[in-house]
Amino acid sequence: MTCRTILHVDMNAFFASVEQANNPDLRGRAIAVTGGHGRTVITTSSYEARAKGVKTGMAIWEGKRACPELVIVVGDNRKYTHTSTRINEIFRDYTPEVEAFSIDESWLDVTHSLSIFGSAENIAYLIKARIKHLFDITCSIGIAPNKLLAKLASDMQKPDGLTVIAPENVSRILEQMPIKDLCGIGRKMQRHLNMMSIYTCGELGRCEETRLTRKFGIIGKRLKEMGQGKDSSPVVRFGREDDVKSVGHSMTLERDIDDPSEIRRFLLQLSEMVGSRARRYNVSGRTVHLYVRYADFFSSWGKQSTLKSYINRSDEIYRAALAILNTVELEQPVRLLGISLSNLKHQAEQLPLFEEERKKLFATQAMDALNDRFGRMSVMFGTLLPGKENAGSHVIPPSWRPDGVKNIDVL
DNA sequence: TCTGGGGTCCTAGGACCC
DNA sequence: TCTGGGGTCCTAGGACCC
Repeated sequence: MTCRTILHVDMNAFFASVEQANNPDLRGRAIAVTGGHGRTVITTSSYEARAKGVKTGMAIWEGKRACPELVIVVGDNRKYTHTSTRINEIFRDYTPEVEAFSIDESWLDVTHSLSIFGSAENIAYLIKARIKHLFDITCSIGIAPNKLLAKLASDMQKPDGLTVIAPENVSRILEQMPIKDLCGIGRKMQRHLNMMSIYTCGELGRCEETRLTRKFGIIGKRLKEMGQGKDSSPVVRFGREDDVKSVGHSMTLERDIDDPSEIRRFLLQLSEMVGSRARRYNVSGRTVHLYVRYADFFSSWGKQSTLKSYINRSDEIYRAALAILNTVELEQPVRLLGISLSNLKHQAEQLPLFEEERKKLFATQAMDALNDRFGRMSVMFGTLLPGKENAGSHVIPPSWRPDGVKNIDVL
């Protein structure tokens, strides 16, 4: 592959920055953005809060313990998705090759834009200036010959950073870089590598490939390349992503429950969330996965079942999930329930052969149409009607994308 | 006094078929 | 009757990312 120039743009403390930009009272203060309901966690905190030890994933009380003056802000997902979409539109003024990694991170392949805009640094300055001007928030940008290094570079200066890793500097920069800084090496992998006396990228890149493949299998080759700063994966632009592999939702309940009828009602609600999203994107699946986490938080199980035919109607998903649940004796009250649909295929429009199936399809379409107009869960199966549904997801999923099937309706 | 929610990829082992 | 190898499909679970 010829030499590429890749930008990685990482919005700084994205949700918190958006909140501070929209509310002058919050500027300069330690704030934490959370989901709405009782058992929520901090999804993002401002740099002022981070300085006091507030971290993503903390419960609210933990955040307050670390930083008593912490201001809790319930996240407004519409604001973030809207801002993210507009920011990604800005990126596309500089190259069509834009890949959104998450709601607040994107890669840009600007290899073929350099002659127009002068240099990658220039593009980065333009992007930073426009985002600052339009949204009053900052970002850190990394420039490098590939995605792995661009992401590494954007992490090196925060907030409001601009870091260039030029090809000739790669080995010097990686020599002392801790392996955990590489995207793809998590806690467990770090521990395994440390046990092999590998601590830095330099050491990883020099390690015998056979030593790595013996221990990690097929990943071994990739690990050595990562240590050397090699990465040939392309920037995959909007609309050219691989088809989605699964569609799922889960929810931590307001309180632990063990009443079977209550559990069934939440399963029905989840089935509707999964089914409506699958239908909206015209996919159906053959495998239904049920996930249960017990009250003690640590014990959980997941079971899947593969059906003979592809489904995406909520009642079919519900029936499959219930069948799985019925094979299990619950050991504790339930804290979290999750359902996902996988083994997906994109569905051609096709009317079912039998009258009964056609009626169900039309009923589902009518219900989806009403819910699209009046908001999710306006219309539901009778079992859910007493209005006891959980608050549902108030936390924006990082899998959210500005376009396509992953544009989850989080509102 | 607790610990969210959305994904992807990989491996291992068993069933089954040729 | 016993032995086998390769391939596919399925389930379960773990690691990783944001």
